Amino acid sequence: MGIVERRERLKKQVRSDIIKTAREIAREDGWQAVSIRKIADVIEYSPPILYEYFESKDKLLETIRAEGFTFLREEFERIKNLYRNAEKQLAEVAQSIWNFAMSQPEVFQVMFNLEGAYCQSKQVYVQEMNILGNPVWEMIAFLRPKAGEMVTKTYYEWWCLTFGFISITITTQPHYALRHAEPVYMEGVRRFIRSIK
Amino acid sequence: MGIVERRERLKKQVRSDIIKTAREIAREDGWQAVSIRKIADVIEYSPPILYEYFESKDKLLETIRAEGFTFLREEFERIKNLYRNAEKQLAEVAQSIWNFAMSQPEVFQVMFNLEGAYCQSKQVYVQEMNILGNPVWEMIAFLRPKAGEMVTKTYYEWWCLTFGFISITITTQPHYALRHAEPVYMEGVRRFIRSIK
DNA sequence: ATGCTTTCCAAACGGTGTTAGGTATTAATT
DNA sequence: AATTAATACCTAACACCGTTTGGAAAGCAT
Repeated sequence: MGIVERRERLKKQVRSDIIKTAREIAREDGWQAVSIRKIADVIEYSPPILYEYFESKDKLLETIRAEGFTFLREEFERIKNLYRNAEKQLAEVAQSIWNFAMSQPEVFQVMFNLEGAYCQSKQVYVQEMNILGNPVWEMIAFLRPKAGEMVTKTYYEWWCLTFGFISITITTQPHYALRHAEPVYMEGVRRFIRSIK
Repeated sequence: MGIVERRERLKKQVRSDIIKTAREIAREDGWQAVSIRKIADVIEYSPPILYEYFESKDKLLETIRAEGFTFLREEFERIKNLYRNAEKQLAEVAQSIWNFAMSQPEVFQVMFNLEGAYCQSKQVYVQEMNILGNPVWEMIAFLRPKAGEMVTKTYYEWWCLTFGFISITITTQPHYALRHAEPVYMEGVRRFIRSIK
């Protein structure tokens, strides 16, 4: 039955088109400008069709948010396998978060509800704070072999330092100041790594 | 002419009622739930009246944001005059930011465009990054008497660390975890202070 | 009493997320 | 081949949103 498969493929295509279009509009004009009708216009369907792919606008944003965290998680795994030194690993992780936030700011915004992006579901955070099989948690544990609870605390500090620094930078700094902020960010991260070693 | 004065007073009263109502709704149901019509309902005026007090919804949020920064600035000045030790001063500043964010979360949200709050104007940030007569900048300069540019860099790190940590905490952590996060925040701040001393 | 200013609001414009209901088109069954 | 079932899709509507227009009352000065 090639017909059913073709339809499956088309469904997947439309779904990813919706996500792509939402991100494009957000990137261009901010998340405030993203509306179901505008997305529908671009993908050349009527607005109700979108609800066959996403239960609500909130669920669409949740999907984009989850994709962002998945992308980062894969980056962290890659880095963990690439370097032996935990200090080097963490510095690379910090750098990869920065690069991600600068190259896909609209995703970073929806990941942390910044700049008008708003997704209610906090489920992804719980998942991401989980320490089981968490590459960054393991890097910190390796760097400073202490009690697990201590590591978890340091991991939370790391989480807030990296994502927080970038969040505030994106929100408060003008576009041209961003490249200026990068070395300050990396320096702060390195100081943090040294101070917990 | 007491009539004119009375009218002035009434104007001021209505204006502050608008702000108060906006904050109440935001506190109760989030900034997404704040609408001109709802505010108008509460203050018992029609929606267009609001535009005699604020040019737009954005300007209303800008006012609330500015009030938040002003409140904090005054706290910082108070602390600067209260303690001699720069390290102690900074710890107190960090604590006062935390207390502020927890007691007036809706203001903190609009200050950094968190959780659906959205105010376009970034003017307040420029003003707040200005180092002239900036109490926190001076504390850092006193703690580590280096070149001014170095201090400014450290000040920016401080800015991102404190506000960033709290932003991410507010956004990602459930309500009950907040008091758990406070000591982690304060510890991180103290570590930062030690590491730059 | 007249004109002028201030105060205020109903109604509308073009947008939003979302849903109900219905129409074609396609597929399956008799 | 005709009929039924299912799928695909859209128009229109609902209840909101920020904002503007135009005009009606009310208070004041002449």
